[in-house]
Amino acid sequence: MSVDRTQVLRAAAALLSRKATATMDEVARAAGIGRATLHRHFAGRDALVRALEQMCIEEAEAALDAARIEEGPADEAVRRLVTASQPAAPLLSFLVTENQLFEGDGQNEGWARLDARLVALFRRGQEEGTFRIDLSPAWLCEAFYGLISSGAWAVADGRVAANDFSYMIAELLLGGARRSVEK
Amino acid sequence: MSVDRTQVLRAAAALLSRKATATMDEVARAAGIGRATLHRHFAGRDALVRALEQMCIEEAEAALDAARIEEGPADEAVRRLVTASQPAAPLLSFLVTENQLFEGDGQNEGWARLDARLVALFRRGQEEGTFRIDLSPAWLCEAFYGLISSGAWAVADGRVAANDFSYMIAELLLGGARRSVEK
DNA sequence: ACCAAGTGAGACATAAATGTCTCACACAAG
DNA sequence: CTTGTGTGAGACATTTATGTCTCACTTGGT
Repeated sequence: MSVDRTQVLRAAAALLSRKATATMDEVARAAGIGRATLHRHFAGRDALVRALEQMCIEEAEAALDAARIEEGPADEAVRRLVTASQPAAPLLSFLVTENQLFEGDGQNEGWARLDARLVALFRRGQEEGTFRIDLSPAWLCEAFYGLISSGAWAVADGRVAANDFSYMIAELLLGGARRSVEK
Repeated sequence: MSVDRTQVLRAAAALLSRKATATMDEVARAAGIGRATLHRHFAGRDALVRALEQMCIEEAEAALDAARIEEGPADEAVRRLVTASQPAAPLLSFLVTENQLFEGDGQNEGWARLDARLVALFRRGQEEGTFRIDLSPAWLCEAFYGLISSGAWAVADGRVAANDFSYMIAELLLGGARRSVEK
């Protein structure tokens, strides 16, 4: 009977990531609920996006925790992180693009935390000699978001099997497309 | 005196890629013209997006041509393509996300052409032994779009220098983040 | 200097989305 | 069965964006 807030947010993210101009009515229908109900849970479009942002940050931090990115070789940590990020991928896909140009009250400080942890991971990899040093941690971080996003979109579109999500992203991010002699 | 259509479209892409819900008025201001003038050139939001799509496809095909992707080693071709794609990057960044869920009249067939050419490039690389075969051409294609997008965004945001655009993208796409023995 | 074409600013009507409300109904707990 | 909570559907007013128009002004060409 009662609406599952999380499920509504996921549906909203899935829709909005590919049609950012979607109406509140469309969001409600995509989530399988009435517009009035959607409005009872989220005061307006802003509130909805905020909730999406909050949930995304929470899930992303949970993924960072679950992947234990401080432990072991950095490349293994990245691999675990990609796998752990899959559930949050559609969410990230929406929020990475919808920057809203950080107008108004400034963006959620959670983003800065995520960035910091991710950058730290890549930096650690560089210091340990696992990652190359000619690609800046900031760019690797950005590329990570971008590939997660692309992966989520490719899976949602049926171009990549959901089971291949982690492998495709982690392999490309870590090893690249070029065939190397050491493999 | 006369408005530069191309410049307006670029400004629109730059804005819309980060705030897809931007108003026609905001677009006009971002382009430095009046709302009435914007309306004289593009009948409405739909027409604007269509024009954006058209221009993007044209520039992307021009980039494919300029990079002569059929010639030489596939990895070199990819490198040339990334460089040639830089001008169209903000445009791509917007259109890759704004899929509009291909409702209505179906998407521009130009996208299919682009995809086909790009996929052919990656497939050629695999057949020649330059690219690994465990990453599907479709995924490499998707990742290419995603990284171009991320790169455009990172540059626009000042996180990556414009001069590093090509290098960062091509190196990550081809070689990955991991440090390999052969380099 | 003159003219023509194109523009910006603003007024305006229309269309569309938003936010609020009511009401009937389903469902779960008691 | 009765009660209470939460829901869907729809009506409604309000806000917001859109599309059209006019008019004064700038600019480039003649």
